[in-house]
Amino acid sequence: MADETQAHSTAVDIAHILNEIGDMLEIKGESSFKTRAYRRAADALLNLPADLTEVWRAGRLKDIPGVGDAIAGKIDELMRTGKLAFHERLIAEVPPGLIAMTRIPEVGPRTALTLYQKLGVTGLGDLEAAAREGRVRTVPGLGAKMEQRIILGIETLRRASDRLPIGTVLPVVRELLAMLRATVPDITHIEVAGSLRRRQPTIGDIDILVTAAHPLSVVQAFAALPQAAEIISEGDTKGSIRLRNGMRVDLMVLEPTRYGSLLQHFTGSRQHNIDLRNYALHRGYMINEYGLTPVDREHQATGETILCATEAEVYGTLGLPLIPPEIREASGEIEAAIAGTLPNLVTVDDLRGDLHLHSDWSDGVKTIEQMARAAADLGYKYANLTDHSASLFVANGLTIARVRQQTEIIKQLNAQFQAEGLNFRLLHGCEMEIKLDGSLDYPDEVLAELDVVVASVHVGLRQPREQVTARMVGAMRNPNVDIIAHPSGRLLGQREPADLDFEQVIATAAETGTCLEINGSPDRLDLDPQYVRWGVQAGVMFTIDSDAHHPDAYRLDAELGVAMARRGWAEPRHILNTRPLDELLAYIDEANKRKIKLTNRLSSTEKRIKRNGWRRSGIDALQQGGPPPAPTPALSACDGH
DNA sequence: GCCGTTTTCGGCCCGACTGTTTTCAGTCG
Repeated sequence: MADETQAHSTAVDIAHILNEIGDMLEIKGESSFKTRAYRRAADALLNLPADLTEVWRAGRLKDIPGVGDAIAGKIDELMRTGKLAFHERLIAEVPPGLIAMTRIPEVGPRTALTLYQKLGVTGLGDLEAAAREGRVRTVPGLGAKMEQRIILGIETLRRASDRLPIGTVLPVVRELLAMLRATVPDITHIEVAGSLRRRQPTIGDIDILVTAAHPLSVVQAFAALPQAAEIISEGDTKGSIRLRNGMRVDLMVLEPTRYGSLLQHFTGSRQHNIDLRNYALHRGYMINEYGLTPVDREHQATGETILCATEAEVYGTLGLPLIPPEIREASGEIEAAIAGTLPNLVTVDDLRGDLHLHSDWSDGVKTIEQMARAAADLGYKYANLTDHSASLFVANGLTIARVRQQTEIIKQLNAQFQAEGLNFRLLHGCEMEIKLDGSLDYPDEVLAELDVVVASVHVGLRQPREQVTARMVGAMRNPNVDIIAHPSGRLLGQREPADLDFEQVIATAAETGTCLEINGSPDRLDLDPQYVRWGVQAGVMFTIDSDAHHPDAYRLDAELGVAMARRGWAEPRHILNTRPLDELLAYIDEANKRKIKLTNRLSSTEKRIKRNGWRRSGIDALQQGGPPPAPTPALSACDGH
């Protein structure tokens, strides 16, 4: 008999299905409001600031904005059975290849349906053949030009890389901005907008906004950039190019007096803008990219358009504080702005140190001293050396003897720093491998000698959910483990995250005080912001670390790590390494004591089980030895919000 | 399909661009 509370789908799976339903209904010609409702619900699931399984179990699906009776019923069916009859019926009606066809630029749902009905094409391959044979132009409403665009579009689709990690895109864009600024002296503002400004982990295309006295010269300089592999369009105030890596860059040049409205408009997200405009209408304003216009109930203009030179003026005119770009995802930020409860998001300047970095003792490329001095040069007050542990042979993991050698070197270095009057301390930690069976590389007495122990999983990432989760939770309960590094193990665009039960990981972090790392390494960005937000609400303490293997990585990694934390609504109080060193060490000490207490409680439960002749393995006993404790606020720092 | 400081029914964000047209539907951001 199946457990009725067992979830058979994740929020991501369900969002995908709801989006597909939206696509298929649109192709079928359903009302755009209905299709939008499905997509809106999908967005809401992806940005849900809580665990969907918990919301579902609590019977509160309809509390999710955009989820009403019908969609709640469908989510419930997916959670219970992993399938949805409505979805399967739609697939039978609308060939899935039609959805792929709508990915071609200029081909939307209506065109896809027309092509299916008139030519019988059911996918990209069919369509390309039809276009090359000149059959597309025979369809009423489509012409030779459209036929050509379809051929080009399919070619582009094949060539274009998928979304790229933000860490790859950001340096490229900064170079573009610098070149434009250098080439066109009269540029007054230049900034990226879109998903890049919101700091999404991966980026699809790039929007650049410029104000300048002579827009044409900016567009011309833009089209002439050496990075442009193709010029898509070039107008008086707008231009689009494609870079060699396939990425599209759109440029818009505007008057300085309207800069705030344009920046707001092109930063999005789409759903945030929709919600903001809705709110604006209730306040008697119509918003577009040019400004705010007072309107009556029928949306007829009743006054002059208000020009906004800054985004703060856009939000301010509506009586709202400025909402930081990173949280403009239609996940409660407008409500929080209205209520005056927007978070005071963490910034790069709040970081006082870095708790995860490598030297040439394992797989880094610089000496311990070089890594330490570079951290001090950035203004950090402390850094934690975390070379890999013994079992990670590929990274030249340290034997216990080498760990002890490091201890001596670090002692000498700190003495030297003190003698120089440098206000900086190098901590001695390690990146402890959580092995396949959940055990750790070094015995407890060695771990106890280290200042801050970071534990992580590099092997067995493909283990079944229960197994990989149990390894991680087991490590978190070890009093000597202080931080779980890059928890999911994902590599953006290269490796899928481990199938962790984050509900359990986050609850354990909140219960034990073990920190979860927000790893700013560009190919990781792990923890993903959605889990940061859950953690923030559950009272988890986080760290933001670089995982630097070279001093050059510190700055960008810290920036990206902070960006992910901000997307997760994290404030300085949620981030351990915003604290002075003595407070940081005190927190770790307190968490360790708490874990010893917890362990004692659990082992007494285990004894009771033994007494009753009912034996279980260690990890099982930890997980099942008693009712799961309610998540408690993590120590002194997290008062919840 | 969702939702309520305008509503339990009748609304639902806004504008630019473009190709194929004689006034606009479809697509995109």
